[in-house]
Amino acid sequence: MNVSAEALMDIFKKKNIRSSYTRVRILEYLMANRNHPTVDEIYKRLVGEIPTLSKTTVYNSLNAFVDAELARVITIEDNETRYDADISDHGHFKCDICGRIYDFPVDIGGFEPKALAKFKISQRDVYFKGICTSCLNNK
Amino acid sequence: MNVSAEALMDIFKKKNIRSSYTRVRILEYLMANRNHPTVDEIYKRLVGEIPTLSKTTVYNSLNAFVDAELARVITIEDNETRYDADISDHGHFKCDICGRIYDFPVDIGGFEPKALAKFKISQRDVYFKGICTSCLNNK
DNA sequence: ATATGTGCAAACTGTTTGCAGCCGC
DNA sequence: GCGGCTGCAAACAGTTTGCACATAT
Repeated sequence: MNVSAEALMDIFKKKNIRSSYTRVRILEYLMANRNHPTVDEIYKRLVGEIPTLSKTTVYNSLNAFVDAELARVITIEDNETRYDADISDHGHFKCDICGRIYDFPVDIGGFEPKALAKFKISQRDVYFKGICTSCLNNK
Repeated sequence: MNVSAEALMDIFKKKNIRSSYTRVRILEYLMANRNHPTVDEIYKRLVGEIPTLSKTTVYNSLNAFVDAELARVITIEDNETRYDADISDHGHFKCDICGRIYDFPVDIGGFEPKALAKFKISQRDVYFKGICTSCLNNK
């Protein structure tokens, strides 16, 4: 997926968050790389093109994106926070061997348990772990 | 739920992990308090009765329990790891207001997506967030 | 007797905060 | 011009590591 800088600036305007060169680049990266990167991965990758970039800014920007619902946080691993520009309902599978995270469709609305009938649910996450096909075949 | 120290030592033997007074007390606490405590909560609570207790030991013990499948890690929040002595399949709901974590039954096996048909799935977590009934009524 | 748990201090990692300067509107 | 973003350094929190000693089998 490729989105122009203008389109991204439009998105920012629509979500009422201020635009900037850095934010455009970070959101662009997040939308182009659907591999659920960590802050560190985003930083390391972009600092080559934006030498003055700081990790603080990456944190700030991502938090702004999450607040504006342009991205969501993935806490499938307890020691690293990952980000996903796809905010539609879907599950995440992490392979214990290669570490890759796969998206998978899941009918999350379908299994609303009776126990939560009177709860206000605002976020639903489904995390699976195990070994992916590619790693299963490569041994 | 109340489990005797002897029963806990039996559990350790069965799982091939060494028993000790500290471990018995930690697992006992985890089984009696199904509120998914953090390491800090366990430590603060037990150090009163076991003055020499260190956080390192709480970490060590919990990791041993997780390896032995006596407990599972809950990563519903990105900044704190919680532990649950109930390793059967069930979902977790965290209230954004009171912070409480509720268990709820969910037929996790029931929504195995085709996309993961050839994956080896070893762990399934379902995390919901929102506002619980009690907080909805108290405003 | 030997392997393993315990607990102290220090190191480490990911994240947040305070603040001066710059940039977008 | 003003509010908000940027980025440096420092602070911070949760967790891990190294090691000497104690304890379980």
